Amino acid sequence: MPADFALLWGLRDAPRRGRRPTLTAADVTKAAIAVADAEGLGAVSMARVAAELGNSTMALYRYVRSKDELLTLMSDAALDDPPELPAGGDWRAGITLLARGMLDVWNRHPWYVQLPVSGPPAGPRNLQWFDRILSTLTDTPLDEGEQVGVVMGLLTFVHGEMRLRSELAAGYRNNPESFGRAYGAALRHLVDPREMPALRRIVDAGVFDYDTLYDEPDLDADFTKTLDLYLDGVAAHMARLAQDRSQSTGGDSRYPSV
Amino acid sequence: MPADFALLWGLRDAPRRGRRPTLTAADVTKAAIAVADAEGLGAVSMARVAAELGNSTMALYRYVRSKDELLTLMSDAALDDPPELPAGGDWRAGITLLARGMLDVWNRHPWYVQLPVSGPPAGPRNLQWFDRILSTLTDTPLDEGEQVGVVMGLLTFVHGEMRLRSELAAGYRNNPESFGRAYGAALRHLVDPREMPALRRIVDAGVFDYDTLYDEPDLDADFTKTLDLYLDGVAAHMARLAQDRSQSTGGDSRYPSV
DNA sequence: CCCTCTTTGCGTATGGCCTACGCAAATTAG
DNA sequence: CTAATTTGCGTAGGCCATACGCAAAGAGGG
Repeated sequence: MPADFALLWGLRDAPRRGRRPTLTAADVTKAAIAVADAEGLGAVSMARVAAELGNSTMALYRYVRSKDELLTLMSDAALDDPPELPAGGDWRAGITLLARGMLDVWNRHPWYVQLPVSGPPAGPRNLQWFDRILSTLTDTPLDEGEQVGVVMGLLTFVHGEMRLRSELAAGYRNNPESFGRAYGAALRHLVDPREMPALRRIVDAGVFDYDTLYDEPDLDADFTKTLDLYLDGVAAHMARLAQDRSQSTGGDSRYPSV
Repeated sequence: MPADFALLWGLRDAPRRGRRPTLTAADVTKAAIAVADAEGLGAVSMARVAAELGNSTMALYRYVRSKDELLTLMSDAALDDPPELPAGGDWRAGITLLARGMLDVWNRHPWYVQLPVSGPPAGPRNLQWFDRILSTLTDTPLDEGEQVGVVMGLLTFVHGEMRLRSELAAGYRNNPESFGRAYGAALRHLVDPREMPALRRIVDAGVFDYDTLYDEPDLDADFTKTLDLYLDGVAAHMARLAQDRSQSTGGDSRYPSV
């Protein structure tokens, strides 16, 4: 049993003798999440969390072996239950719903995606999400390995999107001008049409001429579009598989290999 | 002109009087990159970089206003020229080539994707890559805004993939057992078929029964597959646009809105 | 040649961070 | 009541970024 599982499933044996603990690992985790929600992951230090709990810094190390372990606990405790899938919905509606659910998690805990991913999912909440997403693909032509592949691709994309947004939001907060009209103006100055003709064409078409390039609704719309492109690809792949099977010319996928 | 541009394009005015500088911002950046390549981004401290250059820590602050600024400089200096596109190739081959080129950058500088993205691309190298990727889409039915959207989607995905891999590699280094057979075994113990049936089915199908789940060639293959799914989606979108245009029933895209 | 002004090099110091260690206080088993 | 065990936590060490101030080095004007 890998260490992560024991930690995240609370399988560490409780002591029977000695002074009673005044806290639990869950208390520490909850306090750390409260700090992260209020002031960002950067504000989560052992000292800050201890102050939140009215304890001394070093007391926390009785419940958590290291700060890394605390972060691991946060990565499971911050998740809510995944949304329920309506009965009879198709796979695509289900995945879209779950992807939006991940965005909701991010909205509540923007620091979530700054946590390093140290391995395959191990905590109960993470596995529950994993299961829920996989369940949308059960009745599709994808085999088990492909289902995992599609889910991993989805997670990579959504994760990447949320991280990018977190970082852009931070960049916007401490330097809004680099998202404003000055951006397009600078490009017009610096981009030589001979060296970067494609970019120059984009600039001249006015794609960057907005008061701000950091606009939440726009980002949401872009997210939906990109997700749809990916899901279109998945749908096309399923269609190929179904066709192969009905023609039954024998086994091999026609999935393009490169 | 936003501050980032002045910094990254070397547009700060050189002093005419006074003691001669013994270094340049480029020297500092290069040394920092050498440290990051050899020992990871975590080893890049002002003191460590200064030692690399045979200078004192505080001397660096004459060339770089803060560590953040140094990281920004690194984010442009670490890039090579993007690969040349063969003449006459189609958009898809071009994008695939460039995506692999990004993976090559990551192989040389795995820390690259740990740098925070503080805003839209500003440095000359970053803009050159941006231009090169955009150039693959010039002769497609996508309008300028859509071209940028597709490129951003691609960058998000590739970035997300590389980050995930960096973190998994780190996790693998300091805890390989959580990627081994113990993982599947733990899931068999902990995953209740009633609560997580889809995941249980995957586990029972043996999807996790390998000596290690962290396998570089496998990850490469998965990357290619997921990229292809996304590009399939883009191709389908282009096909819809082309059809709309040839039928000329008037303007509006049939791109599904949710 | 010298004086002044500018710029660099860098020692010192402050305030953060994680955490190893050791001891006192609390609690339980026998 | 005693011994064993476990918690609470003070102290301290070793990292980190960086503000500040002063000495050294070089350039321009006289």
